Amino acid sequence: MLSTVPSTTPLTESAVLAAIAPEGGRPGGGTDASDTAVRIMLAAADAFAANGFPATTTRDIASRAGLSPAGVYVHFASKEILLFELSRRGHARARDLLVEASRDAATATEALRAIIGGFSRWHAEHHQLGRIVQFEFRHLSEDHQVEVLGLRKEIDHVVADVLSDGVASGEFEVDDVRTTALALLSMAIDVARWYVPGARRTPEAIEAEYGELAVRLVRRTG
Amino acid sequence: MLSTVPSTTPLTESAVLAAIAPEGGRPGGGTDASDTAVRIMLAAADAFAANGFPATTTRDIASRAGLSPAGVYVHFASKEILLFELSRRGHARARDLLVEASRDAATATEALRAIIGGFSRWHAEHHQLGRIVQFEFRHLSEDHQVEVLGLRKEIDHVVADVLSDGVASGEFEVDDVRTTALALLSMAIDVARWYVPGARRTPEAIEAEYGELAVRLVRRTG
DNA sequence: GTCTATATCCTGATAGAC
DNA sequence: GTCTATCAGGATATAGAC
Repeated sequence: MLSTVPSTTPLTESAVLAAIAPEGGRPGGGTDASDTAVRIMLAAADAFAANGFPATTTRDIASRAGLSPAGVYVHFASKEILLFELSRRGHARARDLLVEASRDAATATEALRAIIGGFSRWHAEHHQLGRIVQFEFRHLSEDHQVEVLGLRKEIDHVVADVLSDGVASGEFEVDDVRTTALALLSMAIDVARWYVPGARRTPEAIEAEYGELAVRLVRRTG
Repeated sequence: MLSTVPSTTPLTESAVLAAIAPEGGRPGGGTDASDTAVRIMLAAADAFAANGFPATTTRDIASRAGLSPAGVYVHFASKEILLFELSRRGHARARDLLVEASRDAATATEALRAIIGGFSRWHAEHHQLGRIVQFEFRHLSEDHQVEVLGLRKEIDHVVADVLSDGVASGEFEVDDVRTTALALLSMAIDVARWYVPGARRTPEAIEAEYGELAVRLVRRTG
């Protein structure tokens, strides 16, 4: 809810793990990572989510990972690289979920419900990682911003394509596909800003409600 | 657009000034501020928007305001107080705009178009201040978070009341008023995250498009 | 590959002259 | 009310032993 203080509860490891874990050679996936590197990434995600990137110290990351400060630098050359790895993996994982959900749907209506509902749920379940990838973007280096932007554009296109399909099939009525896609993504992304675990809305309820709102927004006038 | 690098262009002073300037005794408004205090607030807004609160140094704020670091502390006891003043004034101003727009409308449909369009436009025109109030919230002290939350709740209520009015009058069809209000606010708030001045969408176009999307989301099925 | 120790620099905030 | 000078602590990252 807009009027809720974001939680600073530590991540359960599994919550972020599902979104950054080694990706097993999937196309477009990233490189593998050692157990210690993964542990450091989870610790960094925890710290970045709780305090934001600039306010997070390498000592904090190291101690959460059970290492000395110097131990982190064996696996990651800088704090910024850690942010980049989390951003890249998080974006790639979210994109993969959207692409799969869109491909599995029989109609544009079902596809839209699935991708917006799913994307909203992802930003609830992975709200810590969601905040990092959406709100710490500016702290990436220029090169890394460009790379992450490529992934964001892919996400934009999945949504825009579903809207175009629905317009073509006569299921949807949309004034401007790109503006509508942007607004739908905003709805889902903003979940990461206001979501608190254990509050009134569960991720499953958010998925159902936001999927339905998306369909309402584009349905034809009778 | 989701896929756009946020600008780091310095604020024109007037852009933020309209949203934080001394409020002339309006009910609910804040206390007055000296010229120098306003200049420091504008400098801080510029710096916070460009780099985020924790990454902004008091030296940066001071030099943007044409002062020595020590000169800032005559007017503000801490960096956090500066963030709070910007947050409080920004929230209060946005709330006032919503309340006025809602009061001036003849029907719930017109009210919804006006408040969501206006709120979206506000987050474009004042996107720097918008980013500060929406995304630096966690860096406020606990007491100050509580105070800002009060203003946020007022904003929530303006939207929820308009939706309830429209349901009562038969103009709207809404499954869950609070969820729909939240989603509409998310659409508008997220504008501050992706908006870049000079891009394809103007604040005026955003106002028209998002106002229309809001009405589409709640209109009755024929 | 992890540690202890540290280099080098920067931080928010304050003291006290004017 | 603004300045210069500075305190006391913390930042990222590295050097070198093991």
